[in-house]
Amino acid sequence: MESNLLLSSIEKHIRLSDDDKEFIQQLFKERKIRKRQYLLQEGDICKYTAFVKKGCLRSYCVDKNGVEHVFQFATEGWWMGDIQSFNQQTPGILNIDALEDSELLLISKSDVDSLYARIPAYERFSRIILENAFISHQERIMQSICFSAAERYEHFSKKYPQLIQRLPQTQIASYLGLTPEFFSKLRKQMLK
Amino acid sequence: MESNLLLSSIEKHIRLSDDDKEFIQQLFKERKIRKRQYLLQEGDICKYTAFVKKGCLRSYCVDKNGVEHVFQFATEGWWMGDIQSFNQQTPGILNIDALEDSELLLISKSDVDSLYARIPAYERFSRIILENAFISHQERIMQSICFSAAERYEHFSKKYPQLIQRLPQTQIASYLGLTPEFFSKLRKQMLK
DNA sequence: CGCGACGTTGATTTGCCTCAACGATTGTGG
DNA sequence: CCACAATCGTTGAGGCAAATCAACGTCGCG
Repeated sequence: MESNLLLSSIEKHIRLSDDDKEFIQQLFKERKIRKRQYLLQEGDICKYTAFVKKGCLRSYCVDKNGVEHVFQFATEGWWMGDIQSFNQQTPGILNIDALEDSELLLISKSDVDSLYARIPAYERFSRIILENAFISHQERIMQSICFSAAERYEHFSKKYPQLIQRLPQTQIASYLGLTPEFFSKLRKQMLK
Repeated sequence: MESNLLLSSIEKHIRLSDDDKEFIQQLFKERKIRKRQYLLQEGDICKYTAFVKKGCLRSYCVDKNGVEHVFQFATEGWWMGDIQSFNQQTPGILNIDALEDSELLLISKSDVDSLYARIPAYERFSRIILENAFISHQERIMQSICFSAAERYEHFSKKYPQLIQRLPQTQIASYLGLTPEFFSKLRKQMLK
């Protein structure tokens, strides 16, 4: 039997019967998307939450000068979506696109609701995932408030060494709230 | 019968039987704390999540130069805690103190767990509260990334007009990531 | 091959900070 | 109830981290 990233990552937190697994599998739709392809554009309603099976996504917003600012990355085993737009089913301000050719599993809001109805423990799973996401956002806010650019970069490299390898510098700079130029100078300086 | 802010704010999201209500009530402990008094200090384990019945709390962290940075405010009907420290029961880096004399309802982690066990819908309630908190953090991150100081201030005044009245400027400045001096100059400039 | 994305480097500018000084208000102990 | 300290907000001069603008080299890809 093939390993199943989605189910195993759910089963890290709650127990599933074979029926549950079947039910879950059938609600998620496979979707491949190419590098640079959009999954969601500003102004759209976020119809699906994505689970990344393979590849890498990013979400970002665009400021009034047209500059992109990365909000989040998602590689294998991570979730991606615009939770605000998804929950309220109203137009959002996030863009989501692929940094690599990717394979996703998509689920709609009504299907998430039927998960909650049929598998009550799925509420628990969502809560735990949210708690973790919340904690990492909390950390990010504290850093942008308390830390210098160099400190933020250092922390990022320690926490996500694979991403440092995998992503273009431009994207990391944007995530850290820096221009690519300054980020380049910063790296050079830190090598000493 | 007196109005009960805690129960009514839970019942906005899930249904409670009279038994449930009784059970909930008895798990939360009343606590009054004075202005400037700590509820939590850096390095402590966050033993309680607080629901604010009356008054106003703030959480903040202190950077390596000793400067305080406000992370969150909580007035009547809001929840406050260090979710990371609370969940993992490990020492945290947040401080929490009172900006006004306040009345709180405190609940411990084990009591939250017994809520989940006895009232499964409470998982749902937590999930929803977390989703909302997550969304507002998301918004805050986007702003610190995309917006100038003036724009952030403008947004804050629109979203929390009561807080503008209620809180000292120093605290608002800190929440917005500015020094009190610069914040003062900014306000003067924006009045034109 | 040629174009577009990516990374680097240097010169200049700017948004916000630091430091210092000074009124106004609040609160507190004598 | 006053006196004094502490907190809070304001203003100005000077400084620094990071942005902007511009130019150039490299690589991968259609």
